[in-house]
Amino acid sequence: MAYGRPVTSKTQRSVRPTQKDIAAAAGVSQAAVSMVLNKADTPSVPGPTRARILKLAAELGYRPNHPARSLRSARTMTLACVVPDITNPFYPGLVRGLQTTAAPAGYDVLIYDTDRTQEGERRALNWLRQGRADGVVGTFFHLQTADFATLARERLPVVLLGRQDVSRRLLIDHVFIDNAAAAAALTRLLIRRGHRRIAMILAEFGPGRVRAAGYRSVMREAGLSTDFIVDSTYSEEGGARAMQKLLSRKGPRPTAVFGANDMLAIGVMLAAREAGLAIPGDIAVVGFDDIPTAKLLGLTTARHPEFDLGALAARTLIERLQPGGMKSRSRNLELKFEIIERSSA
Amino acid sequence: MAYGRPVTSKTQRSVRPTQKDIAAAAGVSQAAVSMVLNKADTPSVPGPTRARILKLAAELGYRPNHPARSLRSARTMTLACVVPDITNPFYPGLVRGLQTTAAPAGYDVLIYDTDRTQEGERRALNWLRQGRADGVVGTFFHLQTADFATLARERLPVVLLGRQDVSRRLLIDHVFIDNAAAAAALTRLLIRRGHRRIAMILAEFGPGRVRAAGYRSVMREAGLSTDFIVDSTYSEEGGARAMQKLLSRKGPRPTAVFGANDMLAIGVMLAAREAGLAIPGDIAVVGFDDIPTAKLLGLTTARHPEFDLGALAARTLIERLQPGGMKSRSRNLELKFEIIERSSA
DNA sequence: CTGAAAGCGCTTACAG
DNA sequence: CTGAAAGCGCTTACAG
Repeated sequence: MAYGRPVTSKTQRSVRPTQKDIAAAAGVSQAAVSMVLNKADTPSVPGPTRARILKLAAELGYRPNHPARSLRSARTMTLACVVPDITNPFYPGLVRGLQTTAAPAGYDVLIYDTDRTQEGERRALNWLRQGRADGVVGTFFHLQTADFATLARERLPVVLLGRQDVSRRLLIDHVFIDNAAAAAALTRLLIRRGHRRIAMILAEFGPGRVRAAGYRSVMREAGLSTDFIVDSTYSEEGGARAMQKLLSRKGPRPTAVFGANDMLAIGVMLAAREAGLAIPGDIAVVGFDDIPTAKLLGLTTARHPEFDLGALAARTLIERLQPGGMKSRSRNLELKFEIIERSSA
Repeated sequence: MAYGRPVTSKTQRSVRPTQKDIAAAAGVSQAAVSMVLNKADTPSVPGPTRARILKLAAELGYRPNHPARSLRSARTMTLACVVPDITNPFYPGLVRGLQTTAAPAGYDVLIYDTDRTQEGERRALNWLRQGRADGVVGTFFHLQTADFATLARERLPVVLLGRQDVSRRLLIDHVFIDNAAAAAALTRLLIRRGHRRIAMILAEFGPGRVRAAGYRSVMREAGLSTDFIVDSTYSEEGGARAMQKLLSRKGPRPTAVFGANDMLAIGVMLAAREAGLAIPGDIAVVGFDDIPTAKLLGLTTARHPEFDLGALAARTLIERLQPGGMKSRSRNLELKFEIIERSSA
């Protein structure tokens, strides 16, 4: 079964069959093989020849070489998804939404994890400029919309998650929920339940900032003073640490804690439980996102529709990748959140 | 700042600078640019020229085109990770382990989700043959080691997770824990606690099979009869459904349930709770994997070291990708599990 | 209509 | 040593 491809002496070349192999076996040009394999209809290739090519391709187990195809066509048929931390269940859900929409359109999804660091986000940016993906949807804690100017100038469709872009100067779409409004609603819920000393746990960067704004405005409106514990990371451990710190403070203990995301809030619940506090009796807890674990633990939270967010982002990218898709102006697409009341508050 | 690249008329070419652009600006050949950009030392290029090239590359914001580089060098610097379901927290943990080891070696990790279906796994196989990755680590529920013969023949390093390969006929490495022994240990723990009617919930395919074997052997040894509920999927919903089915059966109810993984066991816990049963008072529950949620819910389970599994798989692949790395025989690498006793049993 | 040539952006083997 | 040519595997614009 040697189809004339010379065994290259030094370099260990792939043993995969190429169009050239099929062409040699079928006695046609390599270009003809490409045509037959890619087009549903090939008037230039006689029926029997077409059949022979397809048969040989199947027999040899031909698979197109992806890098070659990408180089030539300048399309990778891949969408990149940049996430801060894939072990936060919110992001696998987002990825699912992306994939579910991307797959039928022929796009694969590639995940890039920034580890929540600025350094990681900068690396992602450079990585995206290597032509590995046709578009990107990402959540960035440190980079601003303006940091994507180069990508936008290079005509790479970008969808940023989690925030609105008022300036709309760059051709970058945004998909988000109203984080401030959701945080305000959660804060109001706590106040309605009679809480007056409500602390908020968040990290310096990331989605906590805008959620903190919602909390702050409602607290002020109600004449209550805000209480931020900021030096945390968006993880269970971070939430538990912040809670321990809060509990060891002098003065009256807060009666409610707002975790800027569910991971933090779950850490808070664990630390509270370990300190022998009843939830919500001794201390109420609310979170943000509604990851699967929130339901299991009875955590009151705001439903952040990760699957729909992913699906909408994918649809947006795929539209941008259609001919002329980059001509319309940048879009701000808002999805609805929902307050989920459970037993923790 | 036009560096002589002709504006291609029809095709919308990328606006990213190429080595050709740098070469034109620096007055050297494109090959010289490649040398300077890739080698730490270039005796063939005079120092000042080298400096000029590097400066121009930085100024123009040059980033190598990944498809072009992959095509030419036949290396993608990417490892693929094939998972059944990224929303099962076990897999993000695995991915983290992979990335943590792969990144310092210069490899990216690409995730492919098979959705637990045979069809999805077959697609993954074809996808892997497109030269997108230099190696793959995967968990497959339907495909057998023999199904990877083509990949192995094409010299793509493969690490399969979750099972041993006794035949070792193909050059495919395996990384796993002793699933049967861990399941046996969990079953023994339940028997030691006085349980006699122990049911096991699992799905037809996937890791449940070999875990069921461990459960079966211990039950037989103890003179107890096995009780399998098999028509499930490895998800919370699947576990809850199976539990509802079990509870609606006639005859004496089991006093303990063994979920073939934590997702199933958590579903069982939820359904039990909803049916008003106390855990472990009315019914004991054990799982398998020790995902983060298991700790939160107090689920007794077997620790499946997903991070270490990923790290070891990555190390194995990277070794295989070294010169001569494909010469040694296939390996069976076993990691240790651990029984984690919590409140659910 | 039909087919073979050009060329995507790189790396590397190989002439001067 | 020094530099320009060949060529990776494809797609597509463009001659006959």
